[in-house]
Amino acid sequence: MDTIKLLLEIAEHSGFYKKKELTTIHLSKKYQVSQQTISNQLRRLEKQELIFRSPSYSGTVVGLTAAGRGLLSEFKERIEKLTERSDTLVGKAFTGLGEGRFYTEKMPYKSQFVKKLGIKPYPGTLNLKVDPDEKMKFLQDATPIRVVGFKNENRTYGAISCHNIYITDMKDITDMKAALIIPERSHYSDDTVEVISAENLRYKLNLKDGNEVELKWSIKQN
Amino acid sequence: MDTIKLLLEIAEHSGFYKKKELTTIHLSKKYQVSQQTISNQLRRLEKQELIFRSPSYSGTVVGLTAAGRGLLSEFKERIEKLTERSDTLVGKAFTGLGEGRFYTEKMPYKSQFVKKLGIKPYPGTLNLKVDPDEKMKFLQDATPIRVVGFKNENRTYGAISCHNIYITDMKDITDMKAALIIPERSHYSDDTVEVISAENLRYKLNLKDGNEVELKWSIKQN
DNA sequence: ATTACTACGTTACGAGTAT
DNA sequence: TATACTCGTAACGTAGTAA
Repeated sequence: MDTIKLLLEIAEHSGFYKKKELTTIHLSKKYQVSQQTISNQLRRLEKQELIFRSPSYSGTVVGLTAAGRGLLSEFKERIEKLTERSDTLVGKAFTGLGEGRFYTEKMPYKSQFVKKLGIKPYPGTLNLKVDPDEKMKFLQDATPIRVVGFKNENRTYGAISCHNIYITDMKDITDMKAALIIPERSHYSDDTVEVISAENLRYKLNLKDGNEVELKWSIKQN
Repeated sequence: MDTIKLLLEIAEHSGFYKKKELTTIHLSKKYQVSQQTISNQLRRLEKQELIFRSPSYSGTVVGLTAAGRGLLSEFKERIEKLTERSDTLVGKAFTGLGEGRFYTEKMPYKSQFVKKLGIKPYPGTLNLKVDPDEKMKFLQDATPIRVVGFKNENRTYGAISCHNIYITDMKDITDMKAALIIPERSHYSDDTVEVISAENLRYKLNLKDGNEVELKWSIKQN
């Protein structure tokens, strides 16, 4: 049986710092195992000094020990480290295949960029290589601004998820309003993002292929 | 085998959002189990759709699924809820046995209160009943300012753990600098705290027994 | 090198039941 | 009521070894 899961169950019942009476039957129902299993497991956890137990007239009083609290805290911290949201994302400029111009010039897209993002896009997108893990952390919980697709006589054009951001050179000298654009049916992989802005980012930030830039949610956010 | 623990191990190896090659032998050594066990467990986790696997030329590429990430996140949040630190603590005034005057009047204590806490204590302490769990959350990670004990011809006087705080009535009108004092060999239980201040708190906050007050770390902290 | 099969020993589980 | 025995069965872990 899963030590952490059971320990957490007990902590939620008894409180992290408190002790409280419980019955093996009650816990067994919540856990979908037999009463005997809970009884055995409680004694196992006690032996491991993760909890303390003492019999009471109608059950057992149970609470976490410092070691038990420590184990839960350790897990929390390890998971936190994995999932923490980043406020910045570093990307390395590279030259794409030129489809960027496509998004920024097609009228139905362009007008939505203006209306929804407040950006009248300079033709073309800035392509950035990023760490996929960092990209996920950066975008975690962010709600995209959705630019809807359309079709003309020849083909259909997919929707685009967008995010208002700021982009800076690594020296933090120039701070420019921009937007992350993520075509929902992307031709790029997880290690790539595209950025649009009202101005020529390559020129304004003085970028050559391989130079790094930093994306931020705002100049001072959260 | 502990599902959460193994899943976390994999997440730390592969990254929360990434996939990465691993060998069952490598993980078995880290985990102190046999290679076969890891092999079986990986297949179990795959069956439960917590991870995905695909064979590679020198091992297996493994990553978490959305469900796997969700399970870890769920645990993190449940533990967070249990352990989150409180910035405020509500207490209910009650009349103690008068030993408070003892701490605030004994010269060796008094002089340390002035020097270490910046408080020339008004005689007596304000006794507050608090939720033991909330008390723990409030004091969690706080570093006490230690007022050392002493002895005279008759007896020894124990050390006191102190914390600089602010105390307010619940209407948040009056905000007063104060200190929590926790005798290290306390005669009070976990559901009690004592507060000292330069002024008469009962008078300044207009307190009668049973009235509630709020303790805070500072007027605007953390 | 790997992963994963079989075989076997050990541990964990649950029903019945003693306390 | 409760916890915790016994004991039959199921699941798990490991060594050897195949693929």
